[in-house]
Amino acid sequence: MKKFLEMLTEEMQQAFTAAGYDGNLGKVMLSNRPDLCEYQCNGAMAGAKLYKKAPIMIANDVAEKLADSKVFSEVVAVAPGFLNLKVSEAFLLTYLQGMEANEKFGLEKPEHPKKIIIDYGGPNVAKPLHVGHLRSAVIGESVKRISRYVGHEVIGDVHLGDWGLQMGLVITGLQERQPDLVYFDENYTGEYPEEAPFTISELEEIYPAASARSKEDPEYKAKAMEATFKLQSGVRGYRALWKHIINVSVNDLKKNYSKLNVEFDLWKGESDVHDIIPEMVAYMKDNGYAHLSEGALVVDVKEDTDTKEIPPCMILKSDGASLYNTTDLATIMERMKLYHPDELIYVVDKRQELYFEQVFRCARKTKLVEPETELKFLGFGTMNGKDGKPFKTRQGGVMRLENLIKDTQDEMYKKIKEGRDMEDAEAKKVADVVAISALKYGDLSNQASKDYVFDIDRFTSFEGDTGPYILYTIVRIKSILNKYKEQGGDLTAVKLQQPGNASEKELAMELAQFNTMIATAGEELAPHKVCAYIYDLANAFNHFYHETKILGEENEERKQGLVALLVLTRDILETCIDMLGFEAPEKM
RNA sequence: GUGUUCGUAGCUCAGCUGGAUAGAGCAACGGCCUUCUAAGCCGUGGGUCGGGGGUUCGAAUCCCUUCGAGCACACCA
Repeated sequence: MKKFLEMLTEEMQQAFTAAGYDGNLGKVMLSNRPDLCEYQCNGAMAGAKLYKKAPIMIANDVAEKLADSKVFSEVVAVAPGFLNLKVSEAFLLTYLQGMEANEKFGLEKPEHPKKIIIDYGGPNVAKPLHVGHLRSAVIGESVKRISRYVGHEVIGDVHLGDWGLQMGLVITGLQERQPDLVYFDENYTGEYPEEAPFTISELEEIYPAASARSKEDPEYKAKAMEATFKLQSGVRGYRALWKHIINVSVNDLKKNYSKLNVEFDLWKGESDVHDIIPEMVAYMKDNGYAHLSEGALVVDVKEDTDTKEIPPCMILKSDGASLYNTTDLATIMERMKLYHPDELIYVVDKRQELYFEQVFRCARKTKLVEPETELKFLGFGTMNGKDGKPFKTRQGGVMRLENLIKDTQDEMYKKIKEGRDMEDAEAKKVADVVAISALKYGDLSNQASKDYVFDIDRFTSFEGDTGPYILYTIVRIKSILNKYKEQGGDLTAVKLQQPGNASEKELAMELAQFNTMIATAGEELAPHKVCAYIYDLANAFNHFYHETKILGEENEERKQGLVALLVLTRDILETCIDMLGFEAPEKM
């Protein structure tokens, strides 16, 4: 099914052609003067110069051709040359019926569905998630869901930081606390226990302590480096311990991500590519891509068109050790080999943009990817506190993600208890669901690339452009539909009718926008466009709701038409919030 | 220093591939519940779109310049 605006545009283009003008001038868009018209076309003004003719004359010619249009019920040419349009209600009804009848509301499948790997998350093993991980998870998850909905095959990878010195530090810290563990006994040849000798909270204590100490105590640091080396060279006990660390961490990470409805298809990490690094480095050397510069192995990635100095991409440090670039490039190599993706998307802090530019260029130059493979950097801004500076706890430390979620849930619980008579257990359950919407909507409704201010009071408000307001609207619709069923109505039997009043038509037109919106959001990787849309849609619904009696409507056919409109509105709203990664309760 | 992003109402943000009178929300003020969830709806006030120049019939949007803020600039990730 074509998009609504496309159909309007086609009708307009035919009129331009019929009137003897270039059809391409007939682009129809939403009106920016809703008091004057529903849609508009400004092509006559663009054509004025081309045809050396007053724009109003062109507009008049075109309007004439649309006098008996089945698509537009009103076409008015206005000075200096606007074409003000109203859509025919019969046509609108036909379109909505098409949406209702088709899968995904008639959204067309992409011509060339892509296989996309999206890299978001990036947590480190043995370290708790903190607020810095929120945006990557929330935005990445939404982009993944939107791209899937649009019709692409999408693989989400958490890409763990599970290798390197940090692991050596944990192991050293652990050895200090429990020196008698079998893992440290080099003569031990038996099976290692299945149970990890530590809990997640111990792990979270060990790492920062060890990390701090290594900065002051060179001897300690040397020990950690040795442990890192032993781990990387495959010492049995160290490997077994490392596996425990990963398992304990990953279980905890999964628990926390699932609170945010964030799921990954792959739990790969830096360690997965460790073994292929030598091969990759050799490849880069043998093909003449890499050369030595100040002792380090680098690949030049400068281009003539650059407006600034772009440093070479470093593959190996001057001491021969690998670094972040190395694993990222090796990961690209591995992903190409295992999955052959058409596109790789990195959802990362925008401060890493230059770095990724280097990596992408290097991957292209060294032909790790095919020329047509798309490499996209989706950089996000910082979450700030009300003071406009990066968000901190009251004590000035980094806030754990867990606590941020907990605080939001507590706040929401308080609000629900204030405003509603609900039992504690149910209020708690509802609060948890609504809090996630508050948190995610608050984040996603901003453009990803911009910094934003985290304001718990604003985000958890039921008023205005917030997650809870959206959910409230959905719950309201559900409530009416439930009542309709209680009264013996059958939701599967209702049929849409032509809109009977202005607010109903506006709601219908908003619904018709769905396909255009979702296609744009998908192309631009822009969840905030989904937010803006459902906010408009929720407003259109609430306006309609106040003007229209639904269950009290006496004409049975019309009543069913209204119910059918509600069903479609609910379905589209729920589809959208699912793409944003949250859900609506039954009551609130 | 170089590059880059940004500057829109008191606050938080949309709008930016050029179109008519620049939009929301919050906050302020005023209305609307014996009727489907009033956590809602309707209305009022609030703006040199940082400043200046240019392109254009037409600029918040494109170009230049200037002021201000953030960020990044090879052996960290």
